[in-house]
Amino acid sequence: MNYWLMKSEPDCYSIDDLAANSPAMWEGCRNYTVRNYFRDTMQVGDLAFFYNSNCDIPGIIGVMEIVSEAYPDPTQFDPSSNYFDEKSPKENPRWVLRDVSFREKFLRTISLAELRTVPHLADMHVLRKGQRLSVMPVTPDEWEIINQMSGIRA
DNA sequence: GCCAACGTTGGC
DNA sequence: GCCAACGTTGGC
Repeated sequence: MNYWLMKSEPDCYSIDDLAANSPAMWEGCRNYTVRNYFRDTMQVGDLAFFYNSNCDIPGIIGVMEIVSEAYPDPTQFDPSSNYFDEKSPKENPRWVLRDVSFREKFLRTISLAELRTVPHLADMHVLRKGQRLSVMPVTPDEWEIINQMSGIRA
């Protein structure tokens, strides 16, 4: 099984939205590396951190589970969607997604700034300069450390 | 709002 | 296949 970190802008889609309506489609990823993770690497039962990006306190806010295989993202065919991709062939869809289910919301955000203070997390993808992927792998060690941090209540 | 980083596009 | 231009991400 694998661990992941998946970003969302909470103003657009928050972990409370997921908790209120779960499982849900993790739609709108339009990056080939992410597409390949969804299609090839993820497995049903994998766990993922829910990461808040582009907000007051960027960081990890909870946990969700991957609960479906990859299948075509319907928004790529919807002209009214922000994620519409007119170049995606219907017979060979360019973009796929996974269904995710809410698992846990942390009592506080484990902020990016806090993650940077942990020596054992120095190699985390999300901490690398210039990284912009919205879905990225997390190692089992990193997963364990962050879960322990989430249990240290502020 | 700025801007560094980097993925994507498209002309050649 | 190269690479310049462009667009997007996302922290700050």
